[in-house]
Amino acid sequence: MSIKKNIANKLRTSGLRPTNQRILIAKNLFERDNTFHFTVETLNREINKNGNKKISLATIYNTVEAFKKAGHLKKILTSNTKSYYDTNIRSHHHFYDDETKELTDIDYQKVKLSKIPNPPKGKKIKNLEVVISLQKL
Amino acid sequence: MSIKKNIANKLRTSGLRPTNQRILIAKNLFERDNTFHFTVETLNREINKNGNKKISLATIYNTVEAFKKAGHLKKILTSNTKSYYDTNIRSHHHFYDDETKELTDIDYQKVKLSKIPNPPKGKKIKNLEVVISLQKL
DNA sequence: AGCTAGTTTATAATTATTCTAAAGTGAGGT
DNA sequence: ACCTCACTTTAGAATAATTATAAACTAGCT
Ligand SMILES: [Mn+2]
Ligand SMILES: [Mn+2]
Ligand SMILES: [Zn+2]
Ligand SMILES: [Zn+2]
Repeated sequence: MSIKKNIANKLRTSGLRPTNQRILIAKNLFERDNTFHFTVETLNREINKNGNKKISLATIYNTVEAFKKAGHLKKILTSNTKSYYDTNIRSHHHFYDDETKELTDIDYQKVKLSKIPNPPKGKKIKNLEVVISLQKL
Repeated sequence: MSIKKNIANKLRTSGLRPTNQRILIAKNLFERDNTFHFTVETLNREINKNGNKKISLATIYNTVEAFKKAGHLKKILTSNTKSYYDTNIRSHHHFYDDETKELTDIDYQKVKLSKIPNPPKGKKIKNLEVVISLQKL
């Protein structure tokens, strides 16, 4: 099965019509070797880089949100005022370099939590994230 | 020593002139029994609540930033696009309720990390935060 | 091919934050 | 107490990030 067909199916089974725009964005996001951490701004630059705009900014916003709702992207915690997303949707942890504003995944087995608190009553734990902020030595 | 004098000194020793505005904001932030988690919006509402505006929004922004730089406030990690601050400046962890957008402190001893990764070379760890997102049972 | 609900797009609107520059003020010197 | 001046406050403008609007487009069905 071709990559394009594959992506189209992934979209369809998520209730998303495989439009040209969504396929192009999905290719860019999900056909990578490594986890991709991005903002709408960086993704937009990436998608529309060879000078000529191909996909509108509004569609980038719409699509990222649609992919997130479908569970193909995760929103990441930062102390910034713009939203960061992650193609790695497993529960995992990050280094955050405040100078370069870059996020990097931490190998799952490199963090061990030996004790976590009980959630308040009426609530359950949806996700647990560790963010390690870095600074120059 | 009066509370006001006390606050004035705290500001002076941080290199901040104890202006009326800063003292009023500092009182509101630092004379609480419990940790206060807030955004500029909520703080502004709090400060200027009895109808008549007393302090301009720009000053709230300036002061929060000044207090953060002086180490009296901490910026908190969230997945929102507005900045959250914390009067608890010790390294500590949070529950985050995505429905109510509310943060609550987690008792320090309720989280135990038995293993944390080495920082990348040239960097050292500035801070480590655990955020536990909650959802309805 | 024709229909239609879902999608894209340019653009406007909204929200959060920062900037600007004029007016106001705390504090040290007289 | 009065002067002075650097620091601070303020209203409003500017910028940045995101969301809303509504007209044009299109995937997928008949
Ligand atoms: Mn954030
Ligand atoms: Mn913003
Ligand atoms: Zn990641
Ligand atoms: Zn806290």
